[in-house]
Amino acid sequence: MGRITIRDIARLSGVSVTTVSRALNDDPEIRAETRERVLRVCRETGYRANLLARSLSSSRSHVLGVILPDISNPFYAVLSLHIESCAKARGYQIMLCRGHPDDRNDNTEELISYLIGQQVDGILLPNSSSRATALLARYDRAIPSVLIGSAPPEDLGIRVNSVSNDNYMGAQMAAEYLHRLGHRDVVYLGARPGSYTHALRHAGFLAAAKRLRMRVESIPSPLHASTIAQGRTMAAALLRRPMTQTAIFCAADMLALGVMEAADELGLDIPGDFSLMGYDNIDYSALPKIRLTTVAQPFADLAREGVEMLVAQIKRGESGTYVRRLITPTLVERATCAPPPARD
Amino acid sequence: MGRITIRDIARLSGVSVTTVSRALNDDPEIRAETRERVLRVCRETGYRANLLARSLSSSRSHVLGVILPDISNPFYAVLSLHIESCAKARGYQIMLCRGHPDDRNDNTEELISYLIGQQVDGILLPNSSSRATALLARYDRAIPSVLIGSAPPEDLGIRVNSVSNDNYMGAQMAAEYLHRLGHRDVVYLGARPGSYTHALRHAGFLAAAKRLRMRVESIPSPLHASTIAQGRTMAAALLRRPMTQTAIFCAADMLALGVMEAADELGLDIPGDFSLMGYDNIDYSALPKIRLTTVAQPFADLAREGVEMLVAQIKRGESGTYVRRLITPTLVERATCAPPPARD
DNA sequence: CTGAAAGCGCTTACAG
DNA sequence: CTGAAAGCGCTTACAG
Repeated sequence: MGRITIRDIARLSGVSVTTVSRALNDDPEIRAETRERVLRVCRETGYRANLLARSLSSSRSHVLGVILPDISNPFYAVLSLHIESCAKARGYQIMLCRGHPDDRNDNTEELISYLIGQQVDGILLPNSSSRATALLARYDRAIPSVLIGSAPPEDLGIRVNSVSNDNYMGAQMAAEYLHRLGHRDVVYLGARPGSYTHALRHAGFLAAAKRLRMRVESIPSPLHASTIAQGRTMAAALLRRPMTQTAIFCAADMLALGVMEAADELGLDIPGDFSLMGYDNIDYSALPKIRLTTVAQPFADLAREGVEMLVAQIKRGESGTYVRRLITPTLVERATCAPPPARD
Repeated sequence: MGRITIRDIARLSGVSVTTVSRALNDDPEIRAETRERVLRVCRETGYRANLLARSLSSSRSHVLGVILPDISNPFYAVLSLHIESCAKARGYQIMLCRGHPDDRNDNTEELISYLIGQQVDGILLPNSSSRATALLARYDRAIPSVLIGSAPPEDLGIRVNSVSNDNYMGAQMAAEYLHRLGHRDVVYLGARPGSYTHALRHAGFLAAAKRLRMRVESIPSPLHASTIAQGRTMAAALLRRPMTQTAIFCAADMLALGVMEAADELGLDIPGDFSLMGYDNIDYSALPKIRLTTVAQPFADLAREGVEMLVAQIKRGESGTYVRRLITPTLVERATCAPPPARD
């Protein structure tokens, strides 16, 4: 191409490349007229700095890596767009990677390594698995990072920064809400193995239920991702036999949507035959007809705080201190919960 | 940090940096034993190449830029994840940017410029606006690019590569389908100004309707993005007055969801009171209770073909030829269409 | 098969 | 306020 470089600009405006660089970077140590002249030449020639070269020599790339664990959950897609917005506002660009959530070929480590090689200034990891969390702690010295949407239990002392909604509290709120409606016998559907988020939700729900003297049957998920199909399968098995419970709490909205599907197929009415509740408040849940009652994750807040935390860490350099930020969740009442049906 | 570099590896393994570079890049011009020795040292030291430096000197970054126009439409979120997968499979990484769809502060050009500065090897643009399309044509010499999900009308002779579903045909299929069900008087809701995609859909629908002697009232959208809220607003106005039509075709699924919401609020039944049809087949549309009949955009195909087209163009260098790939759409029958209600 | 040297396009002490 | 020079960490002809 013969792309135009800083050297060309220097020649054209009769100064050194050093001066051009200063003009381009708003360096105060330059005479205003000189700056103007240089910038005019840049404009006239359509000069565009090579950001790679800039990053290489300044050892700051102003790009943030994001590793998404799952393609099917809209949770992550939307979160990544929020992250992009916030990063942009702080002067950073996003490099988006997709990891495999499944156990065997987990490529998270490979991606972290790639991003470091790509010289990103920091990594944002929306992932609640204990393995991903441990990984981040292990790469802590190599690159600033923030876990987003999940926080490892405090007493584990894992050295990572995190911002998440308070899953323990949110699940308690859910149990209390169902209790208030009159439910005393409920099922907790789809706790995922190896996920801190799910462990906290489950524990919070059980603790509140115990305190309120509710009975809860827990049906864990065998998978490491929450999908509609999985919810449908689990619900089909559950609903086929006579159910003693009057409400189903799902560990994730996606599962609840699967439960809805199964209920539809069996001709069951929600909340007429049983109440249904989810967790996350993904976009789907607010849709007409769906109107799922759920506990909301504050996506925009998670993204914003995650980015801010990461940027602060980048600017400050190594520090050895970690922040674990918890955001209070909100219960979103919609149309899938009601008092339990009268039993005959 | 004192990050370890290729020079350290050279010293440690007793060869030159040239040789290390060869070992790292699978250059055949190196003795097998030498390569092994070097690679072993790399492994032992945990060496990780600086990809920025590599890109700078080889003038190939192996990253693709993607500029998303809209945050609220899940269409784009999902598409971007598909793009990421396909790119990865071809050895490319994604840099994700978000543009503003609104007219006044359109930042698409700024983002294209940024991405070029970032030395991406190519740009993927999921955007159907005529302005964005013209922009891509203008930057054609500066960077390989592909328009995705939209194709400018052929006779305009715009010099861009594109892969899209055949919007003209898809809309015809929709009109024919409604005709087959018995509808003769329908509304076309939400054609967007300045969008090639919408222009083609509208033209296709009208052409088929004319051929089939159907009456159609067109209610265009004033906005440049299709949102649920917008659909709801338009439908509320439409449904409040007695409607002569028996079906509503929406130019985008998001609008159809808004129509559903408005219908719900007014106590109208779909398809009992009127039939409803969308276009896109976003994830929302397949949900239980929603089950929107629509024309499907093949997201995975669009992403795959878009990436392949772009990579081919990158490998081949400048060529001056453009490809305009059209994918045949599919009609997805679900639960929102039925024969028109008997009139009294 | 291997290496010395130039170069990718910037930034950044350092000297003036 | 300005510039010459070294350097960021690689790749790539070119010579041997």
